[in-house]
Amino acid sequence: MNEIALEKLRHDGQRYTTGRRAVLQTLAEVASPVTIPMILHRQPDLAQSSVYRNLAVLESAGLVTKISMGDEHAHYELAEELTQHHHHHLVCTGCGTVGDVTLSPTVERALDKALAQAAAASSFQLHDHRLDLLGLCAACSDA
Amino acid sequence: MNEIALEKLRHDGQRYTTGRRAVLQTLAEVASPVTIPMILHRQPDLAQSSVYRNLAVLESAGLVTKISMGDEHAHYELAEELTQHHHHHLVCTGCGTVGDVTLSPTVERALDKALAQAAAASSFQLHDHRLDLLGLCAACSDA
DNA sequence: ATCAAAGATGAGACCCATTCCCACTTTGCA
DNA sequence: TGCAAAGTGGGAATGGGTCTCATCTTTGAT
Repeated sequence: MNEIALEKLRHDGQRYTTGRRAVLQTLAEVASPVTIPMILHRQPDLAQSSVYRNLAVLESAGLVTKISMGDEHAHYELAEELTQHHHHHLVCTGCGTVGDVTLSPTVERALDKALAQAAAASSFQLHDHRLDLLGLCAACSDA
Repeated sequence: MNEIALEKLRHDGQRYTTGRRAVLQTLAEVASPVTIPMILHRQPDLAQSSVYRNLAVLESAGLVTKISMGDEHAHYELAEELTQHHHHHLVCTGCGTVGDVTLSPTVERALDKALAQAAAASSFQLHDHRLDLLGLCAACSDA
């Protein structure tokens, strides 16, 4: 992971500093999308402003993905290029937690193709897509 | 539209007031997702706080859908129940505008099925999904 | 139709996630 | 090792969105 991170940051003219390493490390450990308060909770020695700044840098270097859901805090996770694992999100409308899900490669391929066609039909230059499943997580639907 | 709106609001114990009617009217006229500043621009006699409040009411009555994209203003549009038109969103990362796209019914069905399975596998109670295409709109990709 | 209670409105104060500022520290190249 | 460029931290500032509260509307019972 560190090699890829170094390379991508370099490519963006950025350094791979201790703080950035710590943030990536935390995201790797937690392995599901987390908010900045959660990161700060796990790494109390990091400054809030630096975490915000570094997540923005890491995001624009393509190392981190930001998941913003309107209200409350945005969630962050390692970009797929680091995890090698294409997935989508389970967003619990009850407690706000975000989890990952995977669809079958067949469905993914069909979806990609359909999206490419739809974008072309609207003269839209497609870069990426976002698919979220909204509902209640196991804990919230029990309650 | 007004009959459905009245019914849904009643069902929620809410009234169908002039302000709420004006907001729905604007959303119907514009026909693509708009921000609150845009609504206020078109209807300068509405109070900002009332528009925010009423959009929240209309959303929880299932008449309006909120599209939040992290930064900047959230976008709002008529819910699919009013438009009878299932669709997804083209989000321009350049200028922030949001448009609608439709996928073929075949793809939609396959997707629904796949999502239902994936949710079940995670013990997630699926209520809805959100599919956004990210990229550049025609205007931004020319520039 | 009338009135009182419940609900809606509007203007501005307020909140809070995120960004900005800037003095200070760290890094990387010569 | 030295210095310019980049990063850091803490707190102030920003700004979308929410809350408050006094005032207006609507509703339903008489």
